[in-house]
Amino acid sequence: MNLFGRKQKQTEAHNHIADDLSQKGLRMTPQRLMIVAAVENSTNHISAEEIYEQVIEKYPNVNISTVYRTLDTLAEMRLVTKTDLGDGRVRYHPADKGHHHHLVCRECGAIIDLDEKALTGIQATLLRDYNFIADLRHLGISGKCVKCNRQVVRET
Amino acid sequence: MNLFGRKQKQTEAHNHIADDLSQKGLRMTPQRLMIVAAVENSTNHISAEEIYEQVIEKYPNVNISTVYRTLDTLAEMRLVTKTDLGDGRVRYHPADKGHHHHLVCRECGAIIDLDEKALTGIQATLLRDYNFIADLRHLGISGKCVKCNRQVVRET
DNA sequence: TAAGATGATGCAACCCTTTGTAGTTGCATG
DNA sequence: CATGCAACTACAAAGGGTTGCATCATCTTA
Ligand SMILES: [Zn+2]
Ligand SMILES: [Zn+2]
Ligand SMILES: [Zn+2]
Ligand SMILES: [Zn+2]
Repeated sequence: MNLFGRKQKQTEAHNHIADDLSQKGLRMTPQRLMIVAAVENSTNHISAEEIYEQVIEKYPNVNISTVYRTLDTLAEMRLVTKTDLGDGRVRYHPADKGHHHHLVCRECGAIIDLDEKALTGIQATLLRDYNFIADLRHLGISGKCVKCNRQVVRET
Repeated sequence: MNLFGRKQKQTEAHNHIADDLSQKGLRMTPQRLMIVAAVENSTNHISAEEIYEQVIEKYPNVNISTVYRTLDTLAEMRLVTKTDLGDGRVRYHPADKGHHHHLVCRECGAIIDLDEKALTGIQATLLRDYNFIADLRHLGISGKCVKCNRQVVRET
């Protein structure tokens, strides 16, 4: 699976994204091609800075604001998700790759993976009772793991 | 109800917070007194900048980094919550005042209030199945309201 | 192909928040 | 008191991200 959920080669993939962009009156530029590839090829949650590093290897004069703007565009098109995993920078992820969430311990930074099914109930409730289409595709839920919780109890 | 959930006058209230701080080896300074009062007296979700404005009216040389550090301290003590309501700055709120959440439309900025009960189920699930104490006290859940969703459909 | 319109980018400036640090304040102990 | 220690603060600098704007690239239409 790639960024838009069809099985195909990278180049074809990019053509399809180009189509998606074109349908909205947007354009597939070399910068966007590189940025899409960086998110697509990352094994997991990549940051804007990391994407930027990859891009400037080929196009050294690309600006990081272009990276941020492109990522926002991709997020609006629902091709990537933006997630706060508690390390002070936003992480990006292909929207259709490995549906899941994360439980982030504020104390020790531990990250526990959470199946997406855990939130489908609340999503339906919010739609039915509040007429709201909540975006719960890739969340970082912050709190405390039991290990850190026990430590506090022991200290007291 | 005030910042620590007991019915009492402001001055007493501050003494109690002072006690809470003291138990952790921390001190109640004039700066902290002002910051606590600002959060406590705000009718709702106040920003660091707004707190800062109030504080410097009495102590003009207080620095905004002190405001941020104090708010973090209060958040760690679970006396205030930090919430992202999608307007580019964090909002602070007394933790025991009006338990609720917010549904934030990314399109039009509309904010729908959500009863805290809507998330008690998932909180229990996360604790039981994942041994994780999720902090779901005052969330801003982002997504799209039906009005904005209909607009997109109409355009297409 | 020319002209106009719209989208995209680089750059600089800015916004919100965090962090390092040196100096101060307050508490405890002798 | 004097001394020592830990907490606290102001200040400055930096970090992550956004925005305004002039310029550049691409598309449309004639
Ligand atoms: Zn993930
Ligand atoms: Zn932990
Ligand atoms: Zn609220
Ligand atoms: Zn809306």
